[in-house]
Amino acid sequence: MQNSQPAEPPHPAADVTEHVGYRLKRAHAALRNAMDRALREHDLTVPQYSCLELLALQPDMSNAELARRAFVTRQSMNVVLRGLLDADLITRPTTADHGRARPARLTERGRRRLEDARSTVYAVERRMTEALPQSRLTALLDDLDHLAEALDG
Amino acid sequence: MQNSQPAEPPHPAADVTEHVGYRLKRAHAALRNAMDRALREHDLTVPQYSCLELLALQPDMSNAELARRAFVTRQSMNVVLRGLLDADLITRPTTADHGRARPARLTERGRRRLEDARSTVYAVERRMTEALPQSRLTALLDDLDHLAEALDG
DNA sequence: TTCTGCATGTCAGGATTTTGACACGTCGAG
DNA sequence: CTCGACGTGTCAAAATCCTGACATGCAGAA
Repeated sequence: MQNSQPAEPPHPAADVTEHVGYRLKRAHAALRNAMDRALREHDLTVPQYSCLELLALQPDMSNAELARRAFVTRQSMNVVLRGLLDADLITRPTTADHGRARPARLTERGRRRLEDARSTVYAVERRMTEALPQSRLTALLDDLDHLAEALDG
Repeated sequence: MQNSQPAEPPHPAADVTEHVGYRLKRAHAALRNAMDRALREHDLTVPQYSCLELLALQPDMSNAELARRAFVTRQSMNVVLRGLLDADLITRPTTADHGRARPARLTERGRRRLEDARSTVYAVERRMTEALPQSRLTALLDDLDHLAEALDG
């Protein structure tokens, strides 16, 4: 708006708040806060919930594998697993059968806890998705995926 | 892919990785990593760059105001400002004229540093936006905004 | 077989962020 | 005018996360 000589065509937006990064940050922060509040009553943190969700989807994943899929480091996921073990929500064998990786899986208690937490988390997600027409939602998922691939690759 | 009984209609996606939250997290993590790498050569962190960008857009903002717009706490923004002050990229009066808020503004050095950093950051953003058709980009910005509003409100 | 590369788990250290708390300055209702 | 609510800046402590580093176990090449 102020002083922008159009001598720089490579970028479309004149305002920072119009950038994809800013909007992405804003949406992510809002989601994080909402999920934190929703999960607090179930004594779960967001990384812990993500971990339970991943293990429900595919059991017997290693610490490193879980870390990659949750977009955190191995060290961070390690402390998450420690917390879940202390709360008796997952189990891990003390010895590795194959390599050095020890597979984790949900306990019955963990499965129940996940079920309880899902209801509130899904309510949050529904508040988001209801703000968009259904047709836009699938497009949004695709676009977000393309964005991430463009940066990771 | 594996075992998904469609016995749960309240939620559209059967797989966690299809949820909006997961995609949002993935895209945000990828962007964060890319920006970190890009800003490292300019001796700036992502919050520091965000702060410079915000001050360029509107000078004389207070610490609390900057924190809100950068989606962090006042305390976090306070240490960011401290770093920028030590690097002589911004200035702040030692006494507040009106309330207790002390306005921050860019120094000439800060303006130059921002200019330099922008080129690399914009390159990152261009890598993202080029992965999408132009028509989708504006829709994506709108959708992200609606998502955040739905959660904040 | 031996050894090099690679992935995993884990420890220690530091950097960053948040939570909780308190003091200060302004504004408006009573 | 007085006082209470509100916003702001700042301190201390805790939690969280990452960087760097090292040891272990497996697979493939020499």
